[in-house]
Amino acid sequence: MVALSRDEIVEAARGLLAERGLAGLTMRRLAERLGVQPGALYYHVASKQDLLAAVAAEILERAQIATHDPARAAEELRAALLPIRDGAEVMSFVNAFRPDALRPLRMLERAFPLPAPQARWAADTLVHYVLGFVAEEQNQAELARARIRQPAPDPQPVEEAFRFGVDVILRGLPPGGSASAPTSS
Amino acid sequence: MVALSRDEIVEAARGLLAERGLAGLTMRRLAERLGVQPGALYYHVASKQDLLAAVAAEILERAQIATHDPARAAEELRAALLPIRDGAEVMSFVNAFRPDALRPLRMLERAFPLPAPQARWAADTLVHYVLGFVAEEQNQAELARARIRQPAPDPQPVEEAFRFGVDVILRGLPPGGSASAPTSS
DNA sequence: ACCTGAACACCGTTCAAGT
DNA sequence: ACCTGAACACCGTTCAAGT
Repeated sequence: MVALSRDEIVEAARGLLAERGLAGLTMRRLAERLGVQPGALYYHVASKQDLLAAVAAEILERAQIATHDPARAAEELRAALLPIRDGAEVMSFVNAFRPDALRPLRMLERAFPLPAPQARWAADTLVHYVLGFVAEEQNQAELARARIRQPAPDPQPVEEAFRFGVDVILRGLPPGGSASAPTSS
Repeated sequence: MVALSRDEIVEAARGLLAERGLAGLTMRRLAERLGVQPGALYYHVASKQDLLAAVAAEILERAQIATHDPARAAEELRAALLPIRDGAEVMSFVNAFRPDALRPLRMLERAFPLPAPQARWAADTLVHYVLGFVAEEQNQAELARARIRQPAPDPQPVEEAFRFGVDVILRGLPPGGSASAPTSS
């Protein structure tokens, strides 16, 4: 009967999010899973938003995202988000709500050899792209789960589409008349 | 005492969203504003998600987004979303949830002179970027409103940052050692 | 210091029943 | 056909009171 800790709450929240998604992560269910009353959580976290920021930070810390290679960083960020239901949506929210909680994402701007503001804009563009892409992927997965839409048939073009966007951001659009996309790494 | 119509509900919902944001747009408040009981709405719309899709579609229809010029389309999409609180978030959700409701967005792929799948990926990349960028802008505005953060001081760099990302997607990153970003239109 | 019990002020959605 | 009344099954958050 050891006391509840903030870390324990964040860890349980991450698990609940991974299993049941954002709609399934309620303070009441979380309390139930931890064997306490809902109100007890508020002794350790200020609010649900505060909790979500901590969960997002933990997901990123575990991901160990490359800081020197933007293309690799994009792949790693996507890979870290995919196994967490609604992971991209949570990350987007926290990225806007408390960007300093997401230091690994801010570090990405060092990967761009550009003068001060541009490096940041470039990093933001890449991050927006990855979060937007994965959010759409995961939303479609949620809809497939709810049987509103069929699951995407073939995972291979999804990977290709993702890399295409990353390449476009890092190297520009392929020339108009050309028949092939740029290939990555 | 004319009967309620679906269009009237969608219009009122758009107004409520613009004024009070996503958290302020509840079925109960919407019913109150229309002078009916909450249950009455469900005779005209299937669910809140269904309603949001209709609202997003209307926002896009009014926007009259250019289909031939991607850079202009990006500006117009942003301009259409900014006056609606949480507009980008709603659009993102609907874009994943019911993309066919957002035909003007799908049309954008015609603006890219690329072979079939690439044109679509390019359009998706641009749309993801715009929605991600504006979502962050609007989330920060929401936080400023709630006095959690100060409002962004200077709107001019925001415009510049937005165009920088659009240019990156349309023309590629500026060369590494260079001191200036590409300039648009 | 840490948690319970109980409440407050809400939600989206359904559905018999009325007109 | 269209809407009301009333309920169902939830939410996040607060806070006095207990230990």
